[in-house]
Amino acid sequence: MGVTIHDVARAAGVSVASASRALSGRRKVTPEIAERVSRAAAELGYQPNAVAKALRDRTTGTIGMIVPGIGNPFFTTIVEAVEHQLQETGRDLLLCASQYRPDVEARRLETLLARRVDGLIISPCDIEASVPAVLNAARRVPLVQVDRHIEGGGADWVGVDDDSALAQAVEHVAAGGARSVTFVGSRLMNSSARSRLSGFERAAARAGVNATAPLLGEFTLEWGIEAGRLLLLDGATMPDAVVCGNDEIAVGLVRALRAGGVRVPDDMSVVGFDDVGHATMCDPPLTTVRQPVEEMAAEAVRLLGQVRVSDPRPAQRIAIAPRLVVRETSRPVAAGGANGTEMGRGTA
Amino acid sequence: MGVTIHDVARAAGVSVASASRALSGRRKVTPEIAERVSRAAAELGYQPNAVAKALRDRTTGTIGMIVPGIGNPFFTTIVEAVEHQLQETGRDLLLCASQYRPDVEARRLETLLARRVDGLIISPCDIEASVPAVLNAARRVPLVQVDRHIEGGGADWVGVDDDSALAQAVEHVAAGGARSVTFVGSRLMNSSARSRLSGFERAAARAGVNATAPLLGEFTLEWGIEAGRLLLLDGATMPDAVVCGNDEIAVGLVRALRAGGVRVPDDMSVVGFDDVGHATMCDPPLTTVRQPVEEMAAEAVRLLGQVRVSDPRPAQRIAIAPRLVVRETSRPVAAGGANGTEMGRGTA
DNA sequence: CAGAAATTGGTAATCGATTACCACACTCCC
DNA sequence: GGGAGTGTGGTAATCGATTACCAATTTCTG
Repeated sequence: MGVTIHDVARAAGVSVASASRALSGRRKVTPEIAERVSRAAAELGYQPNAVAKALRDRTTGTIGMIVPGIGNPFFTTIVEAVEHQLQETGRDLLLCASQYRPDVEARRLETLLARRVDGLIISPCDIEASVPAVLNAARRVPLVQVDRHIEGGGADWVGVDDDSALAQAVEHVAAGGARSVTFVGSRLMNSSARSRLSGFERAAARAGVNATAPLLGEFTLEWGIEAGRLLLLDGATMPDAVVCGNDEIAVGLVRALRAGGVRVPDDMSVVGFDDVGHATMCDPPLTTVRQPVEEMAAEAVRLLGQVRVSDPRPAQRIAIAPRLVVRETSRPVAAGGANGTEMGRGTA
Repeated sequence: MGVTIHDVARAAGVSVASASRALSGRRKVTPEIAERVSRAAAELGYQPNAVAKALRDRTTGTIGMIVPGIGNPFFTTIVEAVEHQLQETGRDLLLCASQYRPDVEARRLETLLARRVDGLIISPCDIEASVPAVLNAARRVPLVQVDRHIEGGGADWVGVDDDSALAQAVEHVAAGGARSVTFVGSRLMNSSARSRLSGFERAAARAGVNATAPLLGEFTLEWGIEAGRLLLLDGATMPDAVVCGNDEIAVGLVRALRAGGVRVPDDMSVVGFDDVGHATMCDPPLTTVRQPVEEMAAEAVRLLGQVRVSDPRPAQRIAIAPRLVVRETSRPVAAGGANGTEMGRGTA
């Protein structure tokens, strides 16, 4: 079916070596031969077989990527950004979803390694269960974690600076006058869930606000609605503000609160996390912390290029500071007075 | 770096042929040899090189997929569904985004062909400009179009039955009492935009409602907002209902209308299209036509398996009937009386 | 003009897994 | 016991592009 370089060489009346050299330009050939070869290649519609090239070069020009799920807009945004970065260097993306299951994740890692990808970008679904598969893969090929990571720091990581993120969110609602704040996030099975909660707790202490007991469930709209109902149940302990682990939770929470008669942001401020897609779709538009997705993707691809499996160096951890995007689900700073911020900072 | 089958054979004290046969089980070997080989493979951590296998077998076990953009939740939902289907048969997905540009699309097709994918699933970004690249690719490898397609029917296609979809949407709002209906969609550069508009016009005629001039822009939230403003501008000709080309447009439209004082659904019914993600996020939840995404993906993968490049057969076109999901942006049928529906049907 | 130096073309090995083909050993039956 | 038949192992070719190595030719220098 396919036209090979042998066909081109025969048509041009030269050897395969000359044909290869003429086409790749890696070594000089006489203009005469270059001309004949490129004409023959064009006429036959020759297209080099990337599989053969990969076998010979021991390089596929392909990067494998594994994310927990493509349904989650945050991950698709990262995938898109990574795809975009790889384009720049003419590489392709082999995409897999682990479906949030460590066993699926391990299997997908194996097939990507079998396909001899040149590198791996992964957001491990479980902070503990993903450890062996990820470390094993990292020993065989350059590997960078994005967003989520495994415990123990055995592999490079690029993500958002959760401490800075939560500090911005908490300081913002404190500046709007909030005295008590609740965190609504996910159960602590992945690194993001953990570091966002601890970032929240540190930020609350620093800002001098009262951090009420966190509500932990899933990173979903449904859990946001559920959490909203839980808050409504005992109105006595209702906080002045809620900071959420991601935007989907925040959107669900806002809807449940409004349905329950709580005015957002007048009665309660709500802050999300991610700022991909959902935030602007929401009504009112969501105040949220924007993940620096493009920067994370660029950094991950850059790191991949630096990793040398042969000489292990200390694992890098790159935390990029995010930016708070103030929209309409949080009380304006003016309302609570700039004084609140100063106080918050003062007690840190 | 890698352990080859030669290493395994040597360690087991047999020939590469025996090692290969023992591991693949394609031909009998004595239990003794089978045992020695599998033990050696396990000890060395042997993992077959998929690149070499692909070269020899002339089969990569990889399907290439090209969609206009991964940012659009509709496409990611399809990608996810296709990935899921391929899993079943142990194949992997090589994913590309054309960024809605025919030139990028053509380049990506070339690289996927060079990588010798076993098949292609594509949603061509432009009904005209995508034609040559798609037809050329279809000549070389099994190819199925999903959702969008090129004009002229030169390649298989799986998608939603836009006629049925628009009929359901129009009949629903007519049953709710609407007498005049407007279609807000995208400019006619892709097949979905075209067939949804024409489906709308046919359905309106059949239902006996007055189809006012359509508004055509982009498949985006922004265009939905813009279209809402346009409708508000001359309130005199305000329709009773609007049917949208996708959910993003619908969400934007609803927001603009409500901001302009129009009550949805009391003053105007709004129906979306797709029902992926956005619809339930919206407030109020969107009445919309649900794309049969899983079925489309399953059908596309099934078709891929049937295509034989060697003997061309007439291109298949599979249109799957969607289902209208009634939520809260459309007036309930009871309000307008079931009579409306009967009248609509009667005039068809 | 002889001989060294610089180009450039061709042959064949290489990457790793699979398998066609051959060879050998063993069983079975007349 | 010899010939047919069956089962199993090994050798080497194959997939297609690249390139190390060698050979041949041209160019340059004294």
